[in-house]
Amino acid sequence: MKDNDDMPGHLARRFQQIAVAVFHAEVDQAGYDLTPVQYAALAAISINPGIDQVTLAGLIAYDRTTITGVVDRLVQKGLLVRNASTKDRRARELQITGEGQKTLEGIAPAVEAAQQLMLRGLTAEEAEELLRLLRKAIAAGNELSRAPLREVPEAGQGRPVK
Amino acid sequence: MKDNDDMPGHLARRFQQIAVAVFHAEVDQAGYDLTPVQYAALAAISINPGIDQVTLAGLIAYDRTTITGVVDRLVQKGLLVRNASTKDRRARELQITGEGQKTLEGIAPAVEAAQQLMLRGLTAEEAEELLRLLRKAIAAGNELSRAPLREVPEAGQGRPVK
DNA sequence: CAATATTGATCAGTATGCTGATTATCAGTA
DNA sequence: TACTGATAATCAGCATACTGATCAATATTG
Repeated sequence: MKDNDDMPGHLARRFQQIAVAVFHAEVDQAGYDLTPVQYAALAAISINPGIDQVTLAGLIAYDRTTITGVVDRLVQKGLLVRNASTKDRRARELQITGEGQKTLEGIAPAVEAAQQLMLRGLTAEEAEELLRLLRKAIAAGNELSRAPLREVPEAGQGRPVK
Repeated sequence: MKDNDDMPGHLARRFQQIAVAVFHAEVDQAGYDLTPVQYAALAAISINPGIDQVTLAGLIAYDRTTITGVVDRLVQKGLLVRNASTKDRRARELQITGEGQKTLEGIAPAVEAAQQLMLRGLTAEEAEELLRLLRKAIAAGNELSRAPLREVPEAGQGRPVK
């Protein structure tokens, strides 16, 4: 009977569990009320203003149905606006608000601290290696989940390599 | 502005996402209907018959409130029985059924295949190193989540090392 | 152009995972 | 023994995540 500690799936769940807990602890303490997922969405929209929800989902590897609720809550909090697109009436264009931008900036130190804290058991070299191995494993498994990472389809570019 | 690929929290979420997808794919294909969490609970109960829910939670690092629903569903499927303890009327003793044991054995190859598959982008050495680093990071962060790993408090033993 | 296929968003339903509260029971102590 | 604190389980409520379906709008093709 295999030990849980030899099961990558089990270790993945636990590491993520700790990562989320650390994120919440740091962010709450800094006086903000944002989840890791909400933060990632907000940051992505800030960098890609006017993005639609499907593209946003691909950019941060969310399921498309999860996005609806996440965006709902960010709009509710006044950090985003969601407007129907003029080019494609099916799509909604997402824009960050001033409040959203201010939140994103104010929360940055807490987010940074959380990223450090979840690696606190590792040396700098080990942390670097862990990230490298995670990136490599994720790249190989990207297409296996319903929410793979996708490039932003820039209008003025050729198709993405993959 | 930091890239998502440099954020351990983001990588943790994606790796876990892929791990769960791979688990479901393999298990479904083998003709079973068990989630990763249900599998872990079932396996832990098989090894520790008569365990109560709090101890089970500590053993596999679940939140205690999550256990209730997970056990509910396993009982519903006929893989577990949950009886009031005679020694402590607050506690419920969990036992695996014959059906549960059969499921656990039948599902083993699929679970094994899933664990391999989620590491398919890595060499054997890299996979080993990834697991080592995850274990180390998790050990350091164990107490930071609401659902830390706990030793089984064996009646006839001294206190666990940690 | 009309029929077909695809796509963006949403919804219903299920299963984690958490916070915080409640209830029943147990353990220790004044 | 009565009181106090701790503990096992559950519940309500919220936020991911996913499956599969639906609806409106766009794209493709015969």
